[in-house]
Amino acid sequence: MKLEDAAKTLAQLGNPTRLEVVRYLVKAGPSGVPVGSIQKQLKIPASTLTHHLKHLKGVGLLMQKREKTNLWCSINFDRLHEVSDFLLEECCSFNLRESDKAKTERDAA
Amino acid sequence: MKLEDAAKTLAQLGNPTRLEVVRYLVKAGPSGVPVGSIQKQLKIPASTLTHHLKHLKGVGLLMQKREKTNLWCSINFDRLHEVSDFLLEECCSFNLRESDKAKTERDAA
DNA sequence: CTATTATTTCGATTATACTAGAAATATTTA
DNA sequence: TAAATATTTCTAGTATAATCGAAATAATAG
Repeated sequence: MKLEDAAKTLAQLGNPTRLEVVRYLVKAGPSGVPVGSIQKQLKIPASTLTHHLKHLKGVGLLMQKREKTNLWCSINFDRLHEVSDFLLEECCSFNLRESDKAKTERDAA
Repeated sequence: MKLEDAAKTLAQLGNPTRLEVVRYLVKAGPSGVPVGSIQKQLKIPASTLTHHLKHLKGVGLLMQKREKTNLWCSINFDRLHEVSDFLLEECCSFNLRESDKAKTERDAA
């Protein structure tokens, strides 16, 4: 993942409203949730939600598919992993937490 | 990690200049690098760099300690892990990538 | 075709962030 | 103390983003 893309994606995740939506969709799983359900559950005005969904889609974090009148939204988990991985790229032993160091030793054994 | 804090931290990581700094510091490891070295290596104007470092420090991603005239900067790796973890919180099997599913099966065995 | 439900577009307000030059401050060395 | 190096503060222009109500558009059901 290129730095520019990672930055753009992280910036989108950096808005509390959007992060809430993302968290909600992560919990919802791959089947996703209709726009309207997000709106009601998280109590986000419809126009505001559409605005944010467009942003999330723009960086590839959100997938949508229409079914009847509902637009189902789901997280692109691979994309989420990519950006999470970017943060810890170039990982060497020095940037492991204590808990992970223990794990690394187990793995090595 | 609370959503609000995660969002603030992600927002800081979402600026390309700051993300470049973070990446540079991750590579540098726990000993860190003086402000001036970052400035020269990444060719960021001093005042701009100070501005961004303040932001990174503000969300706990950056640690600094003075030594003679140099201010050494290093990444708070734990903090970085925290925010990276937040993104994949509430993880269930459905949000694993194929590569990780294989690993999970190994771990279970 | 009409009504109903779902979602988006428009438009306007308000706030916040990025950038960097110039000047100021701090710290060390001669 | 003076000079050199390192970093920060000040200031200001410019740009981008968040928010949401009202109206518009889509899609289906009756």
